[in-house]
Parts: sequence; C-alpha cells; structure tokens
Amino acid sequence: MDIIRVAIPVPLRQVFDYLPAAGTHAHQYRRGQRVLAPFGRRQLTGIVIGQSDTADVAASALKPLLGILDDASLIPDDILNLAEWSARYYHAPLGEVLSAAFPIALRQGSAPRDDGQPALTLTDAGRATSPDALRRAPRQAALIRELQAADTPLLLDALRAAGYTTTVIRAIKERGLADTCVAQMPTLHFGEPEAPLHLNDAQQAAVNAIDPHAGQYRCFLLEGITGSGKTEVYLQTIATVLARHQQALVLVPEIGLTPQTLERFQRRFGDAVACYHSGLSEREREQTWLNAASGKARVVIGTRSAIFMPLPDIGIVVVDEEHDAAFKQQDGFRYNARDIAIKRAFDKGIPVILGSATPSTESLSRALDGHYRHLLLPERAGLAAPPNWQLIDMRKQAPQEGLSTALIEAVRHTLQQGRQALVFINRRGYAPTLCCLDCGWQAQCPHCSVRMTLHNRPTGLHCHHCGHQNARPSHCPSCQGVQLAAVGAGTQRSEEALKQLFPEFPVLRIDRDSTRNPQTLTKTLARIHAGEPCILVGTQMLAKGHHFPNVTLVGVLDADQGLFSADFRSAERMGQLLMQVAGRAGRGQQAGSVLIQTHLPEHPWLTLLTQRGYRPFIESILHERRSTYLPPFGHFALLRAESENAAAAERALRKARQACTVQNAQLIGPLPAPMERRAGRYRFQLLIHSRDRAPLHRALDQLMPAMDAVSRSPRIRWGVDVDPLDTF
DNA sequence: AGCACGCCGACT
DNA sequence: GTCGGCGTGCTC
Repeated sequence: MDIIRVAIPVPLRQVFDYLPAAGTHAHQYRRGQRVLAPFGRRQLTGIVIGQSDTADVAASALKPLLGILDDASLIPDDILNLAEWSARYYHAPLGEVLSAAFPIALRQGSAPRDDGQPALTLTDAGRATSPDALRRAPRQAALIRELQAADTPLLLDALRAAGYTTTVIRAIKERGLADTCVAQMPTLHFGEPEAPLHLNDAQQAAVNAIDPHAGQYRCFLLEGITGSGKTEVYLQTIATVLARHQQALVLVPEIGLTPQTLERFQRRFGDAVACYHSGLSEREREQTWLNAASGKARVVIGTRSAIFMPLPDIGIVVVDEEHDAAFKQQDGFRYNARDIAIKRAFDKGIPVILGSATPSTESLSRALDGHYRHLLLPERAGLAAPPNWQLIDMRKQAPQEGLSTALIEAVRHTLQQGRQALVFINRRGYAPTLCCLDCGWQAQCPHCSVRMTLHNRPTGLHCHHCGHQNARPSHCPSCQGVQLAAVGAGTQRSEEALKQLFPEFPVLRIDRDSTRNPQTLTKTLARIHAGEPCILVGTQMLAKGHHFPNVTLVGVLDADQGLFSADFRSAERMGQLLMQVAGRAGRGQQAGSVLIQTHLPEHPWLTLLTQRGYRPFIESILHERRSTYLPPFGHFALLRAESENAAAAERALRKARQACTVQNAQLIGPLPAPMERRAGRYRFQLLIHSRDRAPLHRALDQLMPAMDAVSRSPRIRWGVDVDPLDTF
C-alpha cells in the first residue's frame, strides 16, 4: 500500500498514482488531504483519494509527490464520497467536480486562512449619532442606519455587495463614526432571535411529520402555494435540528431573488446563519467554507454550489423551490444540486425537504408513488381567495401593441380602484424581430442562428445569445426598402404602450436591462411597496422572490410559447411560471385576477391548469410522459459538440455513436442543436434515452472515451449532460 | 486544461 | 535566416 491515488484538477476522467514524497511514508497520507503533485512540467494541488498497492501505469512512470499541504484532511470524507458519486453519475472528471466543491483559495494549495475578515464596526460616536444628522450624505446615513440596526460588525465585502462604495466607507471612518475591525464567525451566538410564528394545522402537521424522522433518511415534498408558510415550516424544523446540536443546509435557487427568505433566517437564527453563493468574494467564500467545516456556522444558506459545503454535524437539508432550473448547472460539470442534495441526505441518513408551490414532475411523481412523503400546505395565510383565472382568446381580438381590450380594461379598472397591475411578458427588449415589409428580410445575428432583438433607449439591435450589437438600420440591407417594422413585443414596447394608454399612472419596468443597477432596482421596488396605483411590466424576474402586496391583477401577454415548443418539458415550465405569476396576484385580503392572452384558449393544458389547478395539470402531463417513457419514467443524457466547422462537430458525434453497442439505450442523432449556430460555432447533439438508468450509464461509459478520441484534432468543444433540462 | 514539440509562412 | 501559427500528444 505505498501508492497514493490523487485527484488532479484537470478535465481528465482519471485519477493519478504517485509515490510518497521524499521523507514521508504512505501511512501519513489521509483521504481528503491536499498534496503538491508534479504533473507534466507543472506542479498542481491534488487531493488524496486513497492508497493502493498497484498502479495503472508502469512503476517506473510513477513520480514521488512533492509534499503534503495539510496536517489533517481538509475535505471531509462524506464530501469526497459525494464528489466521487457525482463524478460517476454525471460522467464528469473528478478533478472538475472537486473544483466546483471548494473555494479557489483552497484549491490552489494555500494554507486555510481562518483569521476572520475585514469588517466595519461602529465607534461609540457612531452608536450615539442619529443618522438624520447626515442629511447631506444619504449614503453615509444609510450605512450608519444599517450598522446601528445590525448591532454587530458588518463585513466589508457584504457592504460593498450592498452597494456601499469605498468612498462612502472611508468618509464614515474619517468622521470617526466607524472603524475597520476583524470579524470572526461567532460560536452559536443567536443575537436576539425572533420568536417562532404560530403554526396553522397543516404547518404543524408538516413539522411533526418531519421531526420524528430526524436521524434517518427520508425525502419530504412540501407542497404549498405562495404564502402558505413553507418558510416557517423550514424554520421550525431547523430549530429542532439546531437544538440537537446539528447543522442545517438550505439551498435556494438564486440568493438575489430571495432576500426576504434570507432575512427571515437571519432574524430567526442570527449569527448562526452563513451564506454561500457566487456573489461572495473569494476570501469570503473561503472563510464561510471554513466556518461551516469547523461548525461555527450552524445554518448554511446557499445556491447550488453550497451542496458541497462541509458540515460535520449536518442534520437536515432543505431545497427551496425545488422545481427551479437554477439548481442545474448549465455548463461544464452539469450537476443538479437538488438531486445531489437527496443523495447527500441518503448517505448521511438525514431528512431532506423539497419545497415548492409548483413541484417538478420528478418530485411529484415520487411523492405520489410513495417514495417521498408528501406534505401539503393547502391554506393561504391571511385567508385570501385564490385568484380568478381568465383566458382571453386572441383570435377574437384586435390587440393594440399586443394588449387585448379585455386586458386594457382590466388594468384600467384595477388602477381606478387604487390597486397595482402586473403585466408579464417573457421577452426583454423592444421587439423580438426587425422585419422588412417589402422583401421579408429579418435582422439576423451574424454569429448565431437567431433573430436579433430590437432595443430602444439606446436604440439598436442586440443578440441575446452572444451579445453582438448593431445600430438599427435605416434601410433594408437586402432591398434598400425603408419600411422596416418592429414585429412582436418585448418589455420595452409594452412599457411604452402602457405609458401611452395610462399617462396618468407610473409604469415601472423590471427586467435584466432595467435592473442592472442595484440602486435603481431598490428604488423601483420601494415605489412598488409604497402601494400607489401603478403598472409593473416585466419578465419572469417579476415572478420570483419579491412579493407585491397591492397587486391584484396579473396579465400574461404570451402564454403560447410553452404550448408550441418541441421540448417535452415546456408545458411543465409554462405551468410553473403561470402559477408563479398568478401567485403575485391578490396577496393580502383581496382576491386577484389573472388574465392570460392566448391563441389556444381551448388547449387542454391551459384549461386544466386554470380551471382545475396545478395538480391535475401535472398529473395529466405525468400520464402522457408515462406512456412515452419520458422523464421521470425514462431517462435522458445529451452529448453536445460544437465547432466552427459544422461537419467536424457532427462527425465526432456520429463516430462516438458508432462506438456505442449498449442494448436498451436508444441513440437519437446527431442532430443540429435547437440554436444551430451560437457565437460563430455550429452545435450538434446526440440524445441518449433509456427506460432504466443502468443502460444509460453504460452507453455513456462507451461514448465518453470515444468522444475523447475523436474530438481532439479539429478543435471540438464537447460535453455531456446527464438528466438535461432542455433536450431539444 | 496546460504545456511542450514540431513543422510551414511572413518578417527584422 | 527566425518568430510564431496551431496540429498533436501527454500528463501518474
């Protein structure tokens, strides 16, 4: 047993064998320890995976390691097991999985820095100052207010992330109101915890159901509409976990979209809560990782990469909004954090809660067949009536700028009642197409096979896929005609139309373009929360996170996209989105209305969803998928290849396909990807389908080395996606 | 992925 | 004459 097996951070599907470093013995090496390894002409930080007495290569080829970087294991065994399982399941190189699993600073081999982080704390003068005294310096006043409210040092990184510039921070220090200090993650200091809320019967039943299972694996699907109180169930369940001196891991789709949830966790559990997401600085990520590993952090809330957080006393995992596509990494190591969460809970023998108002087909079918325990929160807190759905038949309408008369009248009525209306359109920009009325020419991206989106203020043509921008042409480049028409509507156009229709009311647009500046977003949100009658226009950003108490009308301009798409998941996603936007209507006392513009009002998915609700809708989708062996009744993997040379990409996949001899796995393709060309590269895909998982994995075991062999010479970028969210 | 080696075109 | 283009091969 004198050979050390090491994972090296390179995209190669293998581990490498080494001899112990000079002056060391094999028994000194621990699984999870970092070592310095000679690798070609380079020196890389590797992770000890195990030991062996035989090597895959000739003994003469083995090199000795250059040194041991950690006294004890840095990566705990359960995390390493999880990473190895993930590498096998997603057919990803272990080195790449491990790179996703821990912060760059530790990946690079430097000693863990557990010495706290720079923070800002109030001086006595700062504590005594009234923020109103800083009337002339609103940012400084806001910062003082924030520090006084927190009553604990705030991390500089966090302040900067919240939009406080170095100038503001320096000004405060120069006034002698605050000073920098070093903040340590405190040990189980709960601050002044907010008291638990009173649970209704359904919530209490859910908490009771989860609690007895502590200490053994069980997956719970917590299904409850917006406002039904899922978060309180998480909080009280986690409280019992903490009381047993265990830690909790909470995964959320995007930290930026769940500020309220985050705040509630911090109010309830105070300093025991740590956040982990891509918005943190590297230093902060490292510190949080170490705080989790040392047990200082008791509750970790994070986005998908947090699934690999080391938590020695983990007692529960919560996945909030489990249906959300953000849990799936969309490049490189394409893992689904929700699915790894279930595996982690299983391995640890602890409960996992999947929460959603609109559960995914996968989770719902496992709940219905008894694999998961299904917990329902039927009541809407505050006892407001469910929304009123209405389908508007666009075939019988002469819409103005995409707005039907019925919707315009509903908006007018809502505003006159002093309420707010939300108009949802899942396209940003002014118009999705610029078209020549004489010859039919359309503005096409020169690098991608998509039409370019017309934007105004500043006006121009944008490609939403590669970022290419053009000026808006004055003549048709093809026939020199001057009748260039903007076809279709995006958020900017709807905003403009609504401003013209309702000049006396504010129209506030929320999409990726209007929220680029966090301060503008904060201002817009504050205006909405003030409750004055207004119209909100936006993309699905509006449907997530924030809730708007005075919105009583939701209009959906283009529901039909979800009914026409070739992807089998599009109907499910449309349903989830419609339920989510509908959840924005009628919070508080009054019932809301949801108006959906469609050309297919008799479509069974739409009528089922709006007349009978989400569950019958999903059950109908499940019924159809069962008969065609689509997920979750069958499984997919997708091999993607792209190259500037279309034929080369296609040939690579075709050759790989020929190398695959697995029975019971169906290969479809290679076919051009839905967007055949993107950023100048031609994209093809090979779809692998199988009723059971085993043949799928066997097929991939053959396809991967074939791709390795075939994709090298003409530069082809390729990757594998197990359980892809988009197949067409 | 890096990083070398290796063999062919336009430059001091 | 050589600097450098990217094709090809390798990493325990």
